[in-house]
Amino acid sequence: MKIASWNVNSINARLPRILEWFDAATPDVCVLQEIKCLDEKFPVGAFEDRGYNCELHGQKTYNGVALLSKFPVEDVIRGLPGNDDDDQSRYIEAMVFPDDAEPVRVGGLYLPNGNPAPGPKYDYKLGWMAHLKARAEALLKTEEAFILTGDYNVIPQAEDVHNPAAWADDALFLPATRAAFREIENLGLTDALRHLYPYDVFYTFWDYQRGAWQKDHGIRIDHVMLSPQAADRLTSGGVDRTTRDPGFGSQEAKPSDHVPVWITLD
DNA sequence: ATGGTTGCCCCGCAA
Repeated sequence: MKIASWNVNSINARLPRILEWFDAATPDVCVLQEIKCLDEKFPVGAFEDRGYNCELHGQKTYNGVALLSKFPVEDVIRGLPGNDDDDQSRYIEAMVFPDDAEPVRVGGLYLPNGNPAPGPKYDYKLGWMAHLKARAEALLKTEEAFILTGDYNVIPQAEDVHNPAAWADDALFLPATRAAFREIENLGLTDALRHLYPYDVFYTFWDYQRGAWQKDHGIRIDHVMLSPQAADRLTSGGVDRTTRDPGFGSQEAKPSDHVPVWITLD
């Protein structure tokens, strides 16, 4: 089964391009971030036509996440457990039941950006990461296969950014941010794409400004984190960077600043 | 050192 994540930066502004990618990549499960709309404004029909069950946790203007699955889903959770006073829609989770494999729990997340740091936005980011860590700890105790994937807004290492010095004071790359990410990883989760490509340089986001895409000045911030039981089943993965190219797919819409990441499990 | 882009939606904010 194929599981993907994509920060689309507005589902409605980019729908033609997004659908072309779904038709080409045919993920069984895909979590989306920054849909930037309320649930009732999400183009559910376009995805139901393609066989997806749509679970939404939308928000007007900002944030908003979705979990789309060709397989039945149960036990849908909207919002990070234990973070009940969070008014930003950044987390959705469900148990997925493939017809040809064991169930897997999928959490889709849009971790706060945190800039400017220091400040209240950065405090919110670190607090959110603490809640994510607690969720990972709780799920690990089940000893079940799960994945936590999405836009982490964390550059794990210097290898994951074209110019580390330029990002030294950014909330995505500060030592405290990377330490909080390591705390989660070191619970026993596998960074699937870094695991598959230990020595490669590859990015998932390029700023719209300063010709970042043309110069490949990117950062790796979209991650697929696997529980041990999910890591046992990992068979492949990748980054679909072609979707960032202006020449990809429909010219009716501009590309997102992020590209999809995906893995397959047996 | 500055400025450069995009989406939402009403104009500045978030990224």
